[in-house]
Amino acid sequence: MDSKFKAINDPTRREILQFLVNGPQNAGKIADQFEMSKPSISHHLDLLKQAKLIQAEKKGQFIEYKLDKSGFEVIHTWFQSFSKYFEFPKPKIRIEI
Amino acid sequence: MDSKFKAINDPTRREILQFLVNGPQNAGKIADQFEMSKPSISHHLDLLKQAKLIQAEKKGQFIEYKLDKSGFEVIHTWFQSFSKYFEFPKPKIRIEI
DNA sequence: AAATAATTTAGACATTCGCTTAATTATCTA
DNA sequence: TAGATAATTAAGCGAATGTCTAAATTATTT
Repeated sequence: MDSKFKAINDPTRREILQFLVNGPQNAGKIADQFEMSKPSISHHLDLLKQAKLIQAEKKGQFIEYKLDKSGFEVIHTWFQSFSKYFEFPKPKIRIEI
Repeated sequence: MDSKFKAINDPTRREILQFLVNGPQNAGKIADQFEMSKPSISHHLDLLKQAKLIQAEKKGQFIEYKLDKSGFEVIHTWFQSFSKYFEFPKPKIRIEI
């Protein structure tokens, strides 16, 4: 629980998550997105992985990272606990018959 | 943006938010919930206020705090940006005719 | 006007965080 | 098998965070 909130606290880690919305990427490609040393990115990836917000899969000499639904669901559940206090804007839906 | 994620990173601050789901409370009552000095709680309240997750209203010699929808909406919007990647469990609804 | 109560501000200290460079592990290829 | 590439682990450093006690501020009561 703590690890997830800690993980999304950092702006670089949030950018990594956003980047992975477009699909899985290996560590090098992720690091290329940032003007920061690779070890730093590697560390950020590790924290995101511990928080179960991303998953790692080794593919040869590369390591591919992708978003992990399980971690996001925990955050979502926490967030939902405030819905009794106020409703959040819902996407518009239309039902036609 | 950063201030909101920072605010919800701390477990004490998350507990304060949960406590306020039951309705507005003054600083003293909030502090009573925790085995922590009042100045520390005051500081946590200040960070939550800066993040617009709570609002403060002075009532005589008391200060009443309540949840602030505006800050939560920003987090909600950020969270929504991941829904293109995976859907989160929705509350069950039934439409009858 | 002085005393009391609610809360914040200020200052100090230990811990955690994010970053860097250097060293290490694992894999691929000539 | 030697050399190159991908990525992590290790060590170290300044900045930020969370906590405390003590002092200051603001409002109420007597």
